[in-house]
Amino acid sequence: MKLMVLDGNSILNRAYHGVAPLITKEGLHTQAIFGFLNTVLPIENRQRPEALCATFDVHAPTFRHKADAAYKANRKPMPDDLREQVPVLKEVLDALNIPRYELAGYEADDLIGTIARRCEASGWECVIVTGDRDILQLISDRVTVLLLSRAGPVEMNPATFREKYGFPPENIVDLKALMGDASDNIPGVAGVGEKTASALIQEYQTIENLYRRLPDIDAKPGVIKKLTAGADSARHSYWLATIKTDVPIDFAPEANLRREPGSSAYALFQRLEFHRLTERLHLQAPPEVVPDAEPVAATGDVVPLADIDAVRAARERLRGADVFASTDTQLQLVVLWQSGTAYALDASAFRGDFDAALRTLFDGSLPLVGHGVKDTMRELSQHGASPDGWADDTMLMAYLLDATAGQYDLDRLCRKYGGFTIARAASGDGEQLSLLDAPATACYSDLAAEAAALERLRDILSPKLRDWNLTELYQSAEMPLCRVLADMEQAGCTVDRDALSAFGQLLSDRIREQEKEIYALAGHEFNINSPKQLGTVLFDELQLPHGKKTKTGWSTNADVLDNLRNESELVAAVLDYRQYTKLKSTYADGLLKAIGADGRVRTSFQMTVTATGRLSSTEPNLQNIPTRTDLGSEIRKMFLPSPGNVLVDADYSQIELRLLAHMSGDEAMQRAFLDGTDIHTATAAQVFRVAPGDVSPEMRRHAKAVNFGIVYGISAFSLSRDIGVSVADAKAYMDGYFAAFPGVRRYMDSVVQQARERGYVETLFHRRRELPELSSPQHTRRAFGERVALNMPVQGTAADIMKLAMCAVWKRLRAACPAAKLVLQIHDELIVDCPAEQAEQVAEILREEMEGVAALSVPLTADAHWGRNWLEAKEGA
DNA sequence: GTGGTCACG
DNA sequence: ACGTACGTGACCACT
Repeated sequence: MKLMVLDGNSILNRAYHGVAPLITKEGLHTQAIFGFLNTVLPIENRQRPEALCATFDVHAPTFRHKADAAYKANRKPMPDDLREQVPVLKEVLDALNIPRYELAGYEADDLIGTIARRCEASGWECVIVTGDRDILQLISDRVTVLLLSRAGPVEMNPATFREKYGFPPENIVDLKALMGDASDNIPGVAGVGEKTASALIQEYQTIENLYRRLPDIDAKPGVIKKLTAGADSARHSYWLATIKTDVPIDFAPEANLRREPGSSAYALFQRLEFHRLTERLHLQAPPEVVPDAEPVAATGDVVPLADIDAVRAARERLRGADVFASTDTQLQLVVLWQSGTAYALDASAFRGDFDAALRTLFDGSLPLVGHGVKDTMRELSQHGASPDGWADDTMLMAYLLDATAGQYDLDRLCRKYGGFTIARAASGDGEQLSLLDAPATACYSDLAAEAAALERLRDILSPKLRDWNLTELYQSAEMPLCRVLADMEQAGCTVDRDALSAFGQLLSDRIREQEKEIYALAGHEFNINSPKQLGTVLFDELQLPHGKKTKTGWSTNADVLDNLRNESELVAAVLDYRQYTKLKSTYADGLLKAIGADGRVRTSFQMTVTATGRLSSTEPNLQNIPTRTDLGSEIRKMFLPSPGNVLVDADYSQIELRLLAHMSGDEAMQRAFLDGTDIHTATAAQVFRVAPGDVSPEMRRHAKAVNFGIVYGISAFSLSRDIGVSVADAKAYMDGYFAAFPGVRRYMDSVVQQARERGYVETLFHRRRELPELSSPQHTRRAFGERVALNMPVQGTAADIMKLAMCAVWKRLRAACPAAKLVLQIHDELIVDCPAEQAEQVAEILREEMEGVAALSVPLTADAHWGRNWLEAKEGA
């Protein structure tokens, strides 16, 4: 019987230095673990030991491995990216069912010595895998060492050892007692090196024998003198160099018999991205059984609603308690579920006016619970039914509980939060039954099962919201906002098709001109839109100096190109070309494609996308319509009110900085806002220590960049790059800023500290963002987490406030100006389409409601204007 | 599908 | 010694 023992730290250390750096997507360094397995597995495969185990030093503060020359010389501490792999390697060994031995106060050498002697005593063979030559002293008839070297593992047994060293293995201790070992603090005999020591041991075997015969030994007088002087040191060194074989561990070779990898191995290897090893070890994903993932099916009756009388009866029966609603996408099939009974309204089976049935069932009187309520509301409205009455939306609940989850489909949430699955008959196994084969009743039961799952999920999520103080935000902002957004999406915004088309033509002409010029300057045609080809032209052919690199080549972004503007006409032409093609493809062409038959563009507002609580806008994105250049602003002229109407535009003034002033409690910053001074000018006055009247435009510009930087979680490097000053100057600006606004610095420090302690940050309204990045081993990721910690509470609170304001505005307009319709939201800006004669009143409503939604320690102000298109409305006509 | 670029707040 | 501002979405090229 044979046991193989792995010298964990030694093998890991060799592997770390022998393999090119490897890092997983999530930022875990893995090369040492990868190298470890690639060292050990082939050996294990050749040796086929019956038993296998590994040893480790316990938390040595510095790496004290003796064999590696580099470490011997100067004992560097273990690099961070190696240190972090040690616990993961142990996880790997555990997953592979390879026992580990480690004991505080003992080096791995001593554990290995003990294990080797215990094997001998039990009649086992022992094979030690290590890169550490000190271990060679353990070699015996039953103990061999596989010594790792560059050329591969070399087997050392008594015969091979003697051949190489000329004395038996146990005398290696005597050798060391004479020559010493700097890396292990073994002094040896001063003045005796490897050569002399080796010759002496070959002749006299042991130091005891040597010293017994000392005066008469065959050596130079100088050596004898040194040996005499170093006798005590030699004996002490002997003791130091001797590996202990009596460490108090509980060890029996039989306890280490080879076992199959455990069930966790597959997932761990996937995480480490060891795909080939996964195959070589035949690791399998454990069967997809979540212990408590019992399927939820609807129990009870399915009542088909075949005519309008049945619908009326159902509505009355459902009154009073929550109704869980599950629908298909087009609202052609609706199932309402309540305490064991499912009512199914099916367009294809209904006798009579289906929309009338929908209007009857959805009359706004039932307390409804759904998943993705905003979309359902819009569909209901389109069918003429009432979008009112919705009390809960499990999708929004889940978003508030984990804004970075990314996916909020019902099945996933049931599994994640409830450990159950939805039992579907028709499509449960992903099998697509033909429409003809699938009986309508099967679909009913699927939707009924979804509705039943909805109830369970809601009852799980609801208390979680309460635990995290999110109920208020959920009920007063997120839920009511569904209704507001459904209306906005349905309303859409008119876009001037002809003007947009003409603008597209103009751009086409300009693009053609730019192309011609660029090709002429380059001397040949190429795809200007390809960063790769453009890079070749600019940096290879024209030999322009390149700036930043990207993963695939040299960057050609606007930042880089701007710095090269004066180097070549081609660069300026490319920048113009880029502007024109962007406007043409994304805005002119993109928007034209989105204009409906009625001349309106309808975006979708996503409520569960951003990590901060903002909305996002898709298909088309109406939250990034150009405004920063004159040419881009042309697009805004094409966003029009309905006939006879105007667009009223209201935006918050500096909401994020006002929130920073409020949340940080910084008195100087609050005073600036209370005085009503321009905040960037006030900041410049403070930072540059001049009177507000003496602030130059450049000072204001720089101060503005500092203000933005502060909100984003600034670094001097990025600030300097943004405003084009030296890092030292940027640093000075920041120091000036923090000196002027000490409360801001205190706030920033405390936010980050609290985030580290709690693992999340939150807004004034308790919207939360989890921050696992803060405990990342990667500095870059951690720094990112810190910036997020600084930014999210501010950006997120602004988002909360805007959502509350939208609900308030919507309600107020509905009562006071029902002809006025909210049409767009762009984070800190709202746009209303209303009759021209109501413009002033609507502007006032917007301003009041937006300003009145939160009481801060500084004024929250909004400005409103109106005009005959978006551009005019923004500035005031 | 990923990466580069650029439009917005 | 590191790498560099927060949050989005669309379009294009390229694998």
